Amino acid sequence: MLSIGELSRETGVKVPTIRYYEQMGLITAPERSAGNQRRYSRAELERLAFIRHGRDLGLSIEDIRELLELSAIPDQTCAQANKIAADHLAVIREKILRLKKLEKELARIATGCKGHTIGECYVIESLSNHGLCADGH
Amino acid sequence: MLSIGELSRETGVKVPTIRYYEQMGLITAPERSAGNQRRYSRAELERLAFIRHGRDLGLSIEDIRELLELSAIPDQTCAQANKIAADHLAVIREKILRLKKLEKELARIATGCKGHTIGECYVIESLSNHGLCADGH
DNA sequence: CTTGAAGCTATAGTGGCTAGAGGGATTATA
DNA sequence: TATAATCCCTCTAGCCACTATAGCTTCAAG
Repeated sequence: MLSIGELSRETGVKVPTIRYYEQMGLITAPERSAGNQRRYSRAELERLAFIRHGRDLGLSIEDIRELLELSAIPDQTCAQANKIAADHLAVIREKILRLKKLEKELARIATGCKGHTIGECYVIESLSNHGLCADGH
Repeated sequence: MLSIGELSRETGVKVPTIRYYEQMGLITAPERSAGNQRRYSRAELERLAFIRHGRDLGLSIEDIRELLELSAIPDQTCAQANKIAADHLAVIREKILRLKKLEKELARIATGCKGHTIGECYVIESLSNHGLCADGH
Protein backbone atom coordinates (compact mmCIF):
# COMPACT_ATOMS: atom_id res chain seq x y z
CA MET A 1 0.00 0.00 0.00
CA LEU A 2 1.31 3.38 -1.05
CA SER A 3 0.71 6.79 0.46
CA ILE A 4 -0.21 9.55 -1.94
CA GLY A 5 3.33 10.92 -1.73
CA GLU A 6 4.84 7.57 -2.67
CA LEU A 7 2.39 7.23 -5.54
CA SER A 8 3.36 10.71 -6.64
CA ARG A 9 7.06 9.84 -6.60
CA GLU A 10 6.52 6.59 -8.52
CA THR A 11 4.36 8.09 -11.26
CA GLY A 12 5.71 11.61 -11.50
CA VAL A 13 2.20 13.01 -10.96
CA LYS A 14 2.11 15.71 -8.32
CA VAL A 15 0.14 15.12 -5.14
CA PRO A 16 -2.51 17.80 -5.68
CA THR A 17 -2.92 16.56 -9.24
CA ILE A 18 -3.66 13.05 -8.01
CA ARG A 19 -6.35 14.42 -5.73
CA TYR A 20 -7.65 16.46 -8.64
CA TYR A 21 -7.91 13.34 -10.82
CA GLU A 22 -9.83 11.64 -8.06
CA GLN A 23 -12.22 14.57 -7.91
CA MET A 24 -12.63 14.41 -11.70
CA GLY A 25 -13.45 10.73 -11.44
CA LEU A 26 -10.45 9.51 -13.45
CA ILE A 27 -9.34 7.38 -10.55
CA THR A 28 -11.70 6.01 -7.95
CA ALA A 29 -11.44 7.07 -4.31
CA PRO A 30 -8.91 4.69 -2.70
CA GLU A 31 -8.95 3.02 0.68
CA ARG A 32 -8.07 5.13 3.68
CA SER A 33 -5.79 4.54 6.64
CA ALA A 34 -7.16 4.62 10.19
CA GLY A 35 -6.24 8.31 10.19
CA ASN A 36 -8.09 9.03 6.92
CA GLN A 37 -5.09 9.11 4.61
CA ARG A 38 -5.23 7.68 1.09
CA ARG A 39 -3.65 4.25 0.54
CA TYR A 40 -3.11 3.02 -3.00
CA SER A 41 -2.64 -0.43 -4.51
CA ARG A 42 -0.52 -1.41 -7.52
CA ALA A 43 -3.59 -1.45 -9.77
CA GLU A 44 -4.17 2.19 -8.97
CA LEU A 45 -0.55 2.99 -9.71
CA GLU A 46 -0.91 1.48 -13.16
CA ARG A 47 -4.07 3.36 -13.86
CA LEU A 48 -2.41 6.61 -12.86
CA ALA A 49 0.62 5.81 -15.04
CA PHE A 50 -1.77 5.30 -17.96
CA ILE A 51 -3.32 8.70 -17.28
CA ARG A 52 0.06 10.35 -16.95
CA HIS A 53 1.20 8.87 -20.21
CA GLY A 54 -1.89 10.09 -22.00
CA ARG A 55 -1.46 13.59 -20.60
CA ASP A 56 2.20 13.60 -21.64
CA LEU A 57 1.01 12.88 -25.15
CA GLY A 58 -1.30 15.86 -24.90
CA LEU A 59 -4.58 13.96 -24.70
CA SER A 60 -7.35 15.77 -22.87
CA ILE A 61 -8.84 14.49 -19.64
CA GLU A 62 -11.97 13.57 -21.59
CA ASP A 63 -9.99 11.59 -24.17
CA ILE A 64 -8.31 9.70 -21.38
CA ARG A 65 -11.57 9.08 -19.59
CA GLU A 66 -12.91 7.53 -22.78
CA LEU A 67 -9.82 5.39 -23.31
CA LEU A 68 -10.03 4.16 -19.73
CA GLU A 69 -13.65 3.19 -20.23
CA LEU A 70 -12.78 1.41 -23.46
CA SER A 71 -9.92 -0.47 -21.88
CA ALA A 72 -12.33 -1.95 -19.38
CA ILE A 73 -14.21 -3.86 -22.11
CA PRO A 74 -11.50 -5.85 -23.95
CA ASP A 75 -13.91 -7.57 -26.34
CA GLN A 76 -15.13 -4.41 -27.98
CA THR A 77 -13.51 -3.37 -31.26
CA CYS A 78 -10.78 -0.83 -30.90
CA ALA A 79 -11.98 1.47 -33.65
CA GLN A 80 -12.89 4.15 -31.14
CA ALA A 81 -9.48 4.03 -29.47
CA ASN A 82 -7.82 4.33 -32.85
CA LYS A 83 -10.01 7.28 -33.68
CA ILE A 84 -9.03 9.13 -30.52
CA ALA A 85 -5.35 8.64 -31.24
CA ALA A 86 -5.70 9.54 -34.93
CA ASP A 87 -7.78 12.64 -34.21
CA HIS A 88 -5.26 13.80 -31.69
CA LEU A 89 -2.44 13.20 -34.14
CA ALA A 90 -4.23 15.45 -36.63
CA VAL A 91 -4.55 18.16 -33.99
CA ILE A 92 -0.85 17.92 -33.16
CA ARG A 93 0.12 18.17 -36.82
CA GLU A 94 -2.07 21.21 -37.23
CA LYS A 95 -0.45 22.84 -34.22
CA ILE A 96 3.00 22.16 -35.59
CA LEU A 97 2.11 23.80 -38.89
CA ARG A 98 0.71 26.82 -37.12
CA LEU A 99 3.72 27.18 -34.87
CA LYS A 100 6.09 26.91 -37.80
CA LYS A 101 4.37 29.85 -39.44
CA LEU A 102 4.69 31.82 -36.24
CA GLU A 103 8.32 30.88 -35.96
CA LYS A 104 9.00 32.17 -39.45
CA GLU A 105 7.19 35.41 -38.73
CA LEU A 106 8.82 35.96 -35.37
CA ALA A 107 12.27 35.15 -36.70
CA ARG A 108 11.75 37.82 -39.31
CA ILE A 109 10.63 40.31 -36.69
CA ALA A 110 13.23 39.51 -34.06
CA THR A 111 16.24 39.61 -36.34
CA GLY A 112 15.09 42.41 -38.59
CA CYS A 113 15.54 45.19 -36.06
CA LYS A 114 18.70 47.19 -36.67
CA GLY A 115 17.62 50.47 -35.18
CA HIS A 116 18.65 51.52 -31.72
CA THR A 117 15.54 53.27 -30.50
CA ILE A 118 11.92 52.27 -30.19
CA GLY A 119 11.03 54.84 -32.82
CA GLU A 120 12.93 52.77 -35.40
CA CYS A 121 12.26 49.36 -33.86
CA TYR A 122 11.20 46.71 -36.30
CA VAL A 123 9.53 44.61 -33.60
CA ILE A 124 7.16 47.42 -32.71
CA GLU A 125 6.76 48.45 -36.32
CA SER A 126 5.86 44.90 -37.36
CA LEU A 127 3.20 44.57 -34.73
CA SER A 128 1.70 47.90 -35.71
CA ASN A 129 1.63 47.07 -39.37
CA HIS A 130 0.17 43.73 -40.29
CA GLY A 131 0.83 44.48 -43.96
CA LEU A 132 4.50 43.65 -43.40
CA CYS A 133 3.65 40.01 -42.74
CA ALA A 134 4.44 37.51 -45.42
CA ASP A 135 1.88 34.90 -44.40
CA GLY A 136 -1.70 35.50 -43.55
CA HIS A 137 -1.90 34.51 -39.89
CA MET B 1 -16.35 57.16 -34.21
CA LEU B 2 -16.87 53.42 -34.16
CA SER B 3 -19.22 51.35 -32.07
CA ILE B 4 -17.76 48.30 -30.38
CA GLY B 5 -19.33 46.06 -33.01
CA GLU B 6 -17.74 48.03 -35.85
CA LEU B 7 -14.40 47.96 -34.08
CA SER B 8 -14.82 44.22 -33.68
CA ARG B 9 -15.51 43.75 -37.38
CA GLU B 10 -12.57 45.91 -38.41
CA THR B 11 -10.02 44.24 -36.16
CA GLY B 12 -11.34 40.68 -35.96
CA VAL B 13 -11.36 40.88 -32.15
CA LYS B 14 -14.64 39.70 -30.67
CA VAL B 15 -16.81 42.15 -28.76
CA PRO B 16 -16.51 40.53 -25.32
CA THR B 17 -12.75 40.27 -25.85
CA ILE B 18 -12.52 44.00 -26.49
CA ARG B 19 -14.33 44.67 -23.23
CA TYR B 20 -12.02 42.18 -21.55
CA TYR B 21 -8.96 44.04 -22.84
CA GLU B 22 -10.39 47.25 -21.49
CA GLN B 23 -10.86 45.62 -18.11
CA MET B 24 -7.27 44.36 -18.22
CA GLY B 25 -6.06 47.87 -18.96
CA LEU B 26 -4.63 47.06 -22.40
CA ILE B 27 -6.84 49.68 -23.95
CA THR B 28 -8.13 52.69 -22.08
CA ALA B 29 -11.84 53.18 -21.48
CA PRO B 30 -13.14 55.01 -24.54
CA GLU B 31 -15.61 57.84 -24.81
CA ARG B 32 -19.26 56.99 -24.40
CA SER B 33 -22.36 57.97 -26.36
CA ALA B 34 -25.20 59.80 -24.66
CA GLY B 35 -26.72 56.39 -23.95
CA ASN B 36 -23.52 55.02 -22.38
CA GLN B 37 -22.26 53.01 -25.35
CA ARG B 38 -18.55 52.84 -26.22
CA ARG B 39 -17.30 55.00 -29.10
CA TYR B 40 -13.84 54.40 -30.50
CA SER B 41 -11.46 56.56 -32.51
CA ARG B 42 -8.97 55.45 -35.17
CA ALA B 43 -6.11 55.57 -32.66
CA GLU B 44 -7.91 52.99 -30.57
CA LEU B 45 -8.46 50.82 -33.61
CA GLU B 46 -4.73 50.82 -34.29
CA ARG B 47 -3.89 49.98 -30.72
CA LEU B 48 -6.31 47.07 -30.81
CA ALA B 49 -4.88 45.86 -34.12
CA PHE B 50 -1.44 45.90 -32.51
CA ILE B 51 -2.75 43.80 -29.62
CA ARG B 52 -4.50 41.41 -31.96
CA HIS B 53 -1.37 40.95 -34.00
CA GLY B 54 0.69 40.23 -30.93
CA ARG B 55 -1.85 37.69 -29.70
CA ASP B 56 -1.89 36.02 -33.10
CA LEU B 57 1.84 35.60 -32.74
CA GLY B 58 1.23 33.96 -29.38
CA LEU B 59 2.55 36.76 -27.19
CA SER B 60 1.03 36.89 -23.72
CA ILE B 61 -1.10 39.78 -22.53
CA GLU B 62 1.80 40.82 -20.31
CA ASP B 63 4.28 40.78 -23.21
CA ILE B 64 1.92 42.97 -25.19
CA ARG B 65 1.38 45.32 -22.29
CA GLU B 66 5.13 45.78 -22.07
CA LEU B 67 5.50 46.35 -25.81
CA LEU B 68 2.71 48.91 -25.70
CA GLU B 69 4.45 50.75 -22.89
CA LEU B 70 7.75 50.64 -24.77
CA SER B 71 6.17 51.92 -27.94
CA ALA B 72 5.01 55.01 -26.09
CA ILE B 73 8.61 56.16 -25.50
CA PRO B 74 10.23 56.23 -28.98
CA ASP B 75 13.59 57.53 -27.78
CA GLN B 76 14.37 54.56 -25.59
CA THR B 77 16.58 51.80 -27.00
CA CYS B 78 14.68 48.87 -28.40
CA ALA B 79 16.77 46.21 -26.67
CA GLN B 80 13.85 45.26 -24.47
CA ALA B 81 11.46 44.91 -27.39
CA ASN B 82 13.98 42.72 -29.16
CA LYS B 83 14.35 40.61 -26.06
CA ILE B 84 10.62 39.99 -25.82
CA ALA B 85 10.47 38.87 -29.44
CA ALA B 86 13.59 36.73 -29.17
CA ASP B 87 12.47 35.08 -25.93
CA HIS B 88 9.14 34.27 -27.45
CA LEU B 89 10.81 32.86 -30.54
CA ALA B 90 12.79 30.52 -28.28
CA VAL B 91 9.58 29.40 -26.58
CA ILE B 92 7.94 28.72 -29.94
CA ARG B 93 10.92 26.70 -31.15
CA GLU B 94 10.86 24.66 -27.98
CA LYS B 95 7.15 23.96 -28.44
CA ILE B 96 7.73 22.84 -32.01
CA LEU B 97 10.40 20.39 -30.88
CA ARG B 98 8.16 18.98 -28.20
CA LEU B 99 5.21 18.61 -30.53
CA LYS B 100 7.35 16.86 -33.12
CA LYS B 101 8.30 14.26 -30.54
CA LEU B 102 4.65 13.77 -29.69
CA GLU B 103 3.77 13.51 -33.33
CA LYS B 104 6.32 10.76 -33.81
CA GLU B 105 5.09 8.88 -30.78
CA LEU B 106 1.42 9.24 -31.65
CA ALA B 107 1.99 8.24 -35.25
CA ARG B 108 3.60 5.07 -33.97
CA ILE B 109 0.69 4.41 -31.66
CA ALA B 110 -2.11 5.31 -34.04
CA THR B 111 -0.86 3.29 -37.00
CA GLY B 112 0.51 0.36 -35.05
CA CYS B 113 -2.84 -1.09 -34.05
CA LYS B 114 -3.76 -4.06 -36.20
CA GLY B 115 -5.94 -5.89 -33.72
CA HIS B 116 -9.68 -5.72 -33.81
CA THR B 117 -10.55 -5.70 -30.15
CA ILE B 118 -9.56 -3.54 -27.23
CA GLY B 119 -7.77 -6.49 -25.67
CA GLU B 120 -5.24 -6.41 -28.51
CA CYS B 121 -5.34 -2.67 -29.15
CA TYR B 122 -1.95 -1.07 -29.54
CA VAL B 123 -3.26 2.37 -28.56
CA ILE B 124 -4.37 1.11 -25.17
CA GLU B 125 -1.33 -1.09 -24.80
CA SER B 126 1.03 1.80 -25.54
CA LEU B 127 -0.56 4.02 -22.96
CA SER B 128 -0.37 1.29 -20.38
CA ASN B 129 3.24 0.53 -21.08
CA HIS B 130 5.54 3.49 -21.23
CA GLY B 131 8.46 1.17 -21.95
CA LEU B 132 7.28 0.88 -25.56
CA CYS B 133 8.10 4.53 -26.19
CA ALA B 134 11.15 5.31 -28.25
CA ASP B 135 11.74 8.81 -26.86
CA GLY B 136 11.74 9.83 -23.27
CA HIS B 137 8.79 12.23 -23.11
C1' DC C 1 -43.43 54.97 -33.19
C1' DT C 2 -42.29 50.49 -33.44
C1' DT C 3 -39.27 46.85 -33.99
C1' DG C 4 -35.10 44.23 -34.01
C1' DA C 5 -30.34 44.38 -33.70
C1' DA C 6 -26.78 45.82 -30.98
C1' DG C 7 -25.05 47.37 -26.65
C1' DC C 8 -24.73 47.50 -21.41
C1' DT C 9 -23.22 45.27 -16.65
C1' DA C 10 -22.38 41.55 -13.78
C1' DT C 11 -21.50 36.94 -12.88
C1' DA C 12 -20.04 32.31 -13.75
C1' DG C 13 -17.76 28.77 -16.47
C1' DT C 14 -13.80 26.73 -19.36
C1' DG C 15 -9.25 23.30 -18.72
C1' DG C 16 -5.92 21.46 -15.97
C1' DC C 17 -4.05 22.28 -12.63
C1' DT C 18 -1.45 25.15 -8.55
C1' DA C 19 -1.13 27.67 -4.13
C1' DG C 20 -2.38 28.68 0.47
C1' DA C 21 -4.63 28.33 5.05
C1' DG C 22 -5.34 25.85 9.00
C1' DG C 23 -5.42 21.83 10.80
C1' DG C 24 -4.53 16.24 11.79
C1' DA C 25 -1.50 11.75 11.04
C1' DT C 26 2.66 9.27 10.75
C1' DT C 27 7.33 8.23 11.52
C1' DA C 28 12.11 8.72 13.09
C1' DT C 29 14.86 9.90 16.62
C1' DA C 30 16.05 11.13 21.64
C1' DT D 1 7.40 7.87 25.75
C1' DA D 2 8.00 12.53 24.15
C1' DT D 3 8.90 15.34 20.51
C1' DA D 4 10.01 17.06 16.15
C1' DA D 5 9.93 16.73 11.25
C1' DT D 6 7.49 15.45 7.59
C1' DC D 7 3.57 14.13 5.48
C1' DC D 8 -1.35 14.36 4.68
C1' DC D 9 -6.23 16.19 5.11
C1' DT D 10 -10.14 19.50 3.33
C1' DC D 11 -11.55 23.68 1.50
C1' DT D 12 -11.15 27.70 -1.07
C1' DA D 13 -9.23 30.70 -4.35
C1' DG D 14 -6.21 31.76 -8.24
C1' DC D 15 -4.06 31.09 -12.92
C1' DC D 16 -4.77 32.44 -18.35
C1' DA D 17 -7.41 34.35 -21.92
C1' DC D 18 -11.26 34.34 -22.86
C1' DT D 19 -16.55 32.73 -23.56
C1' DA D 20 -21.35 32.33 -22.23
C1' DT D 21 -25.49 33.70 -19.98
C1' DA D 22 -29.12 36.66 -18.01
C1' DG D 23 -31.64 40.63 -17.78
C1' DC D 24 -31.69 44.98 -19.06
C1' DT D 25 -31.14 49.58 -22.22
C1' DT D 26 -30.04 52.06 -26.50
C1' DC D 27 -29.79 52.77 -31.29
C1' DA D 28 -31.05 52.97 -36.24
C1' DA D 29 -34.16 51.84 -39.93
C1' DG D 30 -38.72 51.94 -41.74
